[in-house]
Amino acid sequence: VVVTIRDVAREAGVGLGTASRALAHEPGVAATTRARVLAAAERLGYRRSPIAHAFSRRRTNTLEIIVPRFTRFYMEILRGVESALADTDYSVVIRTIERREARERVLAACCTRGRSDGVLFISILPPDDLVERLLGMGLPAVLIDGEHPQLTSIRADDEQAEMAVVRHCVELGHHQIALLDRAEDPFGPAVPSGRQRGFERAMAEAGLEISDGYVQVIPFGLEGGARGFERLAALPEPPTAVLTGADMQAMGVIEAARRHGWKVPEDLSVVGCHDIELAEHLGLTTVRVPVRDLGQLGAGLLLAAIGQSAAPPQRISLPAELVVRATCGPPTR
Amino acid sequence: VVVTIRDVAREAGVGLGTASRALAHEPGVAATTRARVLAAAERLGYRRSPIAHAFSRRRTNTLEIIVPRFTRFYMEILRGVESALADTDYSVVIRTIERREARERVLAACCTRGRSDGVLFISILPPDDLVERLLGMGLPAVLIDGEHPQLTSIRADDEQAEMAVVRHCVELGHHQIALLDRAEDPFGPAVPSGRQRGFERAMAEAGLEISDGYVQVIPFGLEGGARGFERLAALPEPPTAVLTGADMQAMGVIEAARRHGWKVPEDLSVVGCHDIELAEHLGLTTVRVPVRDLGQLGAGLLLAAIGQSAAPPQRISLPAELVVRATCGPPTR
DNA sequence: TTGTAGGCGTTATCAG
DNA sequence: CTGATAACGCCTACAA
Repeated sequence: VVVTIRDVAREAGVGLGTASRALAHEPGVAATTRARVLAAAERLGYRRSPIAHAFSRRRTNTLEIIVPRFTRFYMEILRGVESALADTDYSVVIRTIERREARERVLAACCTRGRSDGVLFISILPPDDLVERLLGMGLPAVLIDGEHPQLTSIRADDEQAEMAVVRHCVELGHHQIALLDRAEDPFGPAVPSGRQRGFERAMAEAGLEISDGYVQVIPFGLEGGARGFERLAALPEPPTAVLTGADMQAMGVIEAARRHGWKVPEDLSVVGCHDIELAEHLGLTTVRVPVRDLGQLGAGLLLAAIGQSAAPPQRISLPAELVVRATCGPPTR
Repeated sequence: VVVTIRDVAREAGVGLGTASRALAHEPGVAATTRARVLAAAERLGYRRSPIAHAFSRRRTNTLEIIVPRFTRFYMEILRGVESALADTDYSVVIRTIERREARERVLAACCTRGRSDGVLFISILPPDDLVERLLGMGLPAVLIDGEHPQLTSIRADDEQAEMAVVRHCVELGHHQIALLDRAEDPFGPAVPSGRQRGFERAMAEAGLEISDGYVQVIPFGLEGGARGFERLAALPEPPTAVLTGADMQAMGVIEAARRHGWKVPEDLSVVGCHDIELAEHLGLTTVRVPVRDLGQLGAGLLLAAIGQSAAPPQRISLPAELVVRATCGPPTR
């Protein structure tokens, strides 16, 4: 029922090897022979078996991509990945880690030899033993929106960007500035983000102190933002400006603020992060992160690493810039 | 360098077949023997090769999913798919069709035997010859948000939902109602959507006529909505209510309307579709589509179809309901 | 330039 | 219950 390369070879009246070479467009086959093989394949409706191919070549032509969950932010990264892969014959299998319990299992599963030719971790920090195993079996991996000493990582320069944001707020006259950050890796260890470092540095430079409860890590998304706002609003001295780790968080803050009768930006200045499509339409002051480039570059680096045996890990950081729109203004308190 | 099942067998002092059976947790292996094999595998750090496994079993444990592009809507479907797959060991390779030219190529590639065990088309209508090939080689496929006579398809009941929307608008007093629809399959043939049919039926029932230019197909997203609004606004008699094919389109319409100085809902009522997370926060009147269920059910059906040889195609339609919020009101013109 | 003989790691078959 | 042995479909040396 299935047409194999053997059938094609017989039909074309050539040997197995010749058929294989002809079909693979390899050099070293006479033009007429090749034409004969191709014609035979066409006639028989031959299609080579991808698994057999992968099995034999010991290469799957597949990239494994691990993201925390399907959100707008990761979609944009995936688009970048895809554009990098557009002219290759690589496929992507995408895994998400929706539940914390699944983290171990998913991560372990993806690092089996033969599953894929390379792994792309997005906003996921692989534990050290995993990295060890990856390195041990020579499976290339790159980190997007994360960092690991032994893996080439690529991320936005959150630290610089956040410093620019703080400076902007200070120039507007704010003294009470809070940061509602998102977790670097929602399912991993709580490491301080670049945003947090930038925030602290810039606040120190401005001679401002960070009040208790002004730095919090909240979940991605509208809901997280809303909860963050409520915690901030309940403080004895609520901030006059709030920086966030994602545009959707910022929007959640704004929504919740409005529900509580606060006006934005009069009563509260809000800054997002990433500059998703919606941000422009809603006039959100935010940080423009080249999200798509993150994905494209990351995939490109991974592809490159698959070629060589052992490239030294690189650390790439893409500039992010402040985009001033309408959700920030001078404080009125 | 790689530990094969052969090594395990030798280490455990058993035959190849026994080792295979023990590792696969198949019955018919003495408990002590199994323990010995498992221990040997553990000791050697054996991990079975997924490709070799797939090659031998002629089953990849992989589902191929084809979506037009990465957007919020498709992400939500993907989440549903994922939840259906959570307790299986199925992986998902996702393909998008960003460019129209790629359509043919991508679709052809996904329908090779051995690539996957089943295909899930989302908002993509496979051409007849493709369906023929799929059926011919016994590769199960199901359609989400689409319909094909020979494939089991699952979709929201857009027609009923849109009729409810029209009735709602009519009750509010609207006579000039327009529909900015989205394409069923952005890269495929232009078939009239269920929305369009429901729109026409309900308008006829209400004794209203549909003016020239009141039904348009516009791209997904904010930009499409904005352009749609502009075309509608340029009409000699612009509508007082606009129904759309997606929430993001509706938001695009609202943004553009505001830019032109129209107030929503006073000057223009707007209805979205899907009820994405944002819709609630922005007070958008919309149609709630069980998007996640679409994905979950679709994946479940596909999984079921993989078991049997040839199940008859089913046609499932999930109810969608009107959600009244703040972007619809009585007309003031 | 072409044909042939292994080998990739598993599972399946069929005697013992 | 166990152990050889034969596929699975393709690629790749190596020999002709």
